[in-house]
Amino acid sequence: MSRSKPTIDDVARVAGVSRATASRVINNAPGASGPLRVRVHEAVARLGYRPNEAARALASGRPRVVDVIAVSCNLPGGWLGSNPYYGRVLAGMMPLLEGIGAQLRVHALTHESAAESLDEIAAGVTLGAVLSDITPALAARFHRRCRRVVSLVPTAETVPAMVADNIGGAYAAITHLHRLGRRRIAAIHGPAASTCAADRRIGHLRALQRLGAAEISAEAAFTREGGYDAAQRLLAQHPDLDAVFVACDLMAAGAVQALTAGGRRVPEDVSVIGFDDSVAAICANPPLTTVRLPVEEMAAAAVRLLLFGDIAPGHRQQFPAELVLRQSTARRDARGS
Amino acid sequence: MSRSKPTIDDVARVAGVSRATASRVINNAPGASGPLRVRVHEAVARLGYRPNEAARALASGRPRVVDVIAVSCNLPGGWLGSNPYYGRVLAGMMPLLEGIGAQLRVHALTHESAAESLDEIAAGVTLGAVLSDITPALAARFHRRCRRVVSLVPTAETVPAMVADNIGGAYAAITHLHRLGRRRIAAIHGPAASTCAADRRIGHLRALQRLGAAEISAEAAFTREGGYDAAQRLLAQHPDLDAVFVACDLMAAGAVQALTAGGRRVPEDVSVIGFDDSVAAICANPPLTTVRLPVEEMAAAAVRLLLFGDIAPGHRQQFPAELVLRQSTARRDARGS
DNA sequence: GATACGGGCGAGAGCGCTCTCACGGGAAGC
DNA sequence: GCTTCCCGTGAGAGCGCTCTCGCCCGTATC
Repeated sequence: MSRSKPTIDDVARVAGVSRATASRVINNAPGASGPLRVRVHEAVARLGYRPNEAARALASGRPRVVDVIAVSCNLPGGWLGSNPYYGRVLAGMMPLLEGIGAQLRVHALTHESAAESLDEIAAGVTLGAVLSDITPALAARFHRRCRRVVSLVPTAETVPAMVADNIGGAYAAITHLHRLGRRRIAAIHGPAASTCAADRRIGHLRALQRLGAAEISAEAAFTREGGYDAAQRLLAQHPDLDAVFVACDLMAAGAVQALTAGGRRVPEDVSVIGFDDSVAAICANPPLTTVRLPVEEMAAAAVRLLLFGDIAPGHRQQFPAELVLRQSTARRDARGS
Repeated sequence: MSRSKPTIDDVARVAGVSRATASRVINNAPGASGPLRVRVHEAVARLGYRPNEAARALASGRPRVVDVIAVSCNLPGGWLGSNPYYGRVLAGMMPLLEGIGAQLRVHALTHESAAESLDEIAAGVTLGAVLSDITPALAARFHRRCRRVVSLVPTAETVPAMVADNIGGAYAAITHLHRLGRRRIAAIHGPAASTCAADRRIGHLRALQRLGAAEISAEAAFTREGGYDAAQRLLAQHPDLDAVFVACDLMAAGAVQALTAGGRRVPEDVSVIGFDDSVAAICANPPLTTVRLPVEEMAAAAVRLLLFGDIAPGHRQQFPAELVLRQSTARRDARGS
């Protein structure tokens, strides 16, 4: 009647088998069978035994932890608190991990400490890491030290990645605005250092080229304030703009506020399309039409690859972007009064 | 020139000391001194040695992981992805943990699996757990199995907690609306099962009583849709309402949309105050006046208690709520046009 | 009936680290 | 000069688990 937690030896003793057999049963490994399995399971239940993860990790060399790493590109204030995108990443991974009893470790790094912390994580025991917002150089460095890694953003070529079709999403957004009859389409892009932002810009430019339209754009940080200020600037320079494509919902929400403050009605006077389909999109008023990336699925796919897959350098899997229509691009004739 | 990771034995050999001394130096423990410290540090640097966390945890029985647990009360879709509040919790904890090399494990549980998963976590090795959205019964159960736990919501009395002044915050919000001249103040509350929601309602009722005003309120889930629908209902029943206090920004954003759709101008016709000061508050249009809880500080305090403190059952620390003024309650006379 | 084979099971050796304890030598006390 | 003490150091015993290896016994093969 010891007070301390039962160990596998206790289980083995109670079940009347060897520790090895107990281990086999507990891990569902072959080589133990029939009545013994039952006895071990009974003992586990009776003692309330729970395997010690640290011991498992140490003995097997195979940990059950997945790391999620984000290096704030332009949000020194800490990305987690300010961008709802990351919540979707975690939410997407959770069910899979829960399912196999693996755990999720979160790392939010700033640029200053990133390199060192990344080395630390790479050197540690991990099932693998999912990189979220990170520069190609850092991603490549991490990949060199730890092969079990998947990026959720387009990054250095060698690093395996689940990439969303940012280019196609932006292209579809611009095309949609054009189809609505908009001819003075402005864009607010994210910081050029972000690979996502860069891809969204490419899609934007391609669409413009195809449509034979001129570029009107501004660059801003991925924050509401960034979007607000950029929209104000655009409005000052191009008072006749009738649509804004914004590379992130958070910025788009700010842009809508700036447009409203500038006396424009959304969507009657100006159509707005955001990007990400985050909580910011549904909280904006009016709710934002946005480009939805299957973030949860991408995160889940990353975990699946990490856990069960064969991670080849340069592995890439693309996910489609989808335009989610909400009021910020509602047709003028579809609005009452 | 082994290919595998250096161990502490390698460090000891290179430094010409015993493993024990190497361990002492690496852990900054007393009992090793002078030149030996230098030699060990040199060896560590030369080999690129990183301690194996699993082995450390096993040998010392003292893990370096803090668990964050949230049980979605009314958001079966997974809270993480949909409520920006949690991002702030994680962001608040991160710097402290990074500082001492501890890690953050995230658990998002659903009600069905909560009990079992909680037992699992309680039985595992952890520096302690921070409970976020959880019912008192589950919190108490967890606390019984694992003393190192701090809740971020008011919960069972025995469970140590960092609690925000939800009552005072709601009271201040209602009082502020009244001071603005609003006399038909409605409220949208969260689900009664949530202790936070309950406290906010208490503050609301207290203020009403003090002001001699009648209660107009509705209950909804902590989602945008919940807020939207509740606002619509309130508007139908009380077309003359001139203010709405909403127990969560996400709901408040929905409420603003419903008010706008119902032909009301915010803040000219109806003042709106949200709760939490989350990203939803700044993304709403107009941006929401809201009750800010020092979530980051609370989370940090919880971690500090877990790491360094003396956790007595029933320990409680209260944090003030602060009204953040934004446009959704701007004075009518302060608006142009 | 003797030999070969195979699958179930147990013994035991680590995984990399922490921590206790015993030892040795130098400083302090008489 | 001897004892006492203490501090710095090293040896070694685990922490709880996984996994390899070899034993044993039951079945198949001739």
